[in-house]
Amino acid sequence: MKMNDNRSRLIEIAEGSVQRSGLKALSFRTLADEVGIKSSSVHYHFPEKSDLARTLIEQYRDKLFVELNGIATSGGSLRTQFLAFVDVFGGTAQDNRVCLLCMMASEFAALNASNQVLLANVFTNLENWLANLFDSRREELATQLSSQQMARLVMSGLEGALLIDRVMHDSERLDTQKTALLQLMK
Amino acid sequence: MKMNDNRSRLIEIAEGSVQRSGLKALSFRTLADEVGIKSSSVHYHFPEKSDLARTLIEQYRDKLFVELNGIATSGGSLRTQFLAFVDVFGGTAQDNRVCLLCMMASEFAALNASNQVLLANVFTNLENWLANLFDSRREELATQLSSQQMARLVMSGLEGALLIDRVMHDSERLDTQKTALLQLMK
DNA sequence: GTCTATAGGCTGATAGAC
DNA sequence: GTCTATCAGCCTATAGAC
Repeated sequence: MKMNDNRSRLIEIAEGSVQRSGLKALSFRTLADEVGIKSSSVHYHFPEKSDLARTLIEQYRDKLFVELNGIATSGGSLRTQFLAFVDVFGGTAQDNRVCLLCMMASEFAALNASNQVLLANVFTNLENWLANLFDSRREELATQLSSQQMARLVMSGLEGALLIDRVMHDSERLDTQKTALLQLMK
Repeated sequence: MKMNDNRSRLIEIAEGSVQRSGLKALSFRTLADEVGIKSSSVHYHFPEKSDLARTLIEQYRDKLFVELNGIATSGGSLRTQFLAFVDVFGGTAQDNRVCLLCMMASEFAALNASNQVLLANVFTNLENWLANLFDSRREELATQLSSQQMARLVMSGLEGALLIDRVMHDSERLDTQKTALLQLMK
């Protein structure tokens, strides 16, 4: 398993670039330059830009769920697992990055049909993970909201918070979302 | 006052385009075509693209605050004014649009320094409007959160909800944010 | 897998006529 | 204010050599 081959490096660099500036702002040339190859070689790995987009979404999803499965397996209280979930998202949003899914969502109109469906499915998967967490520990919930409502509340709150916090050069909104949502848990 | 002059039409069409696809995806040529003039004429009104971006943010801000000032003036309960605030934001997000500020935030890295500051100031203004509302009716708040925390919670929750709801082709997250936030008010 | 070379199109921006 | 004409640069994508 070669972790440092060019394909992996392309994905890694493209991921950071999309999280900072979006897919539209990323060119095959710039991407190639940063890896030290030519743009035509990038097309060998990703024939069209939509192929790169699909790969980025899939890999981001897979990386997230590796961590989320770890959280679910190790158990812990609802509050503990919720905070771990928040850390997974906040962790991908350092250095002027926001969540890759959020950037893709903002460029939704430019995605082809299959990538639009893929992106929607990832959001569904994440909300389902959260809903399952809230369901399995309903006795630790201190709210009338359903597990699914809680899941949607968390996802939308986190994505919006990361987006605005980057503009404001602080983390006040992410901190506030954490505080507010914790008050819905025992 | 000419409401239909080309400058106004350019702004109106550009606003919708940015809310759907972002600033980067909007070209002077496409914009000119939709108004029925040439791209060089667009440059007469907005010498550089950053001038267009600044105008769009300022006009969007001004339109929002016309409505928000109306809400504040007519008074009403906290819940009433909060729901009116949500409607102002939700109202700008029909037909595959999201909030223009949210799109600008997602393209933050591509904005020049002064537009970055302008955008941050608009978010601050909106949070301050909300914080003032919560302050002036603190007795109707049913939470330990401060007025400023409530303001940040609302803004980030709404922006994230609109963004993800567009991907999911529903309005579940906006509805859930409304429901959840209302439970923090008497 | 990577390269050179290139096609064909779009982009922001400008000069100068009217 | 709008036009024609144009520029230099960037973009995605492909053909074909190695």
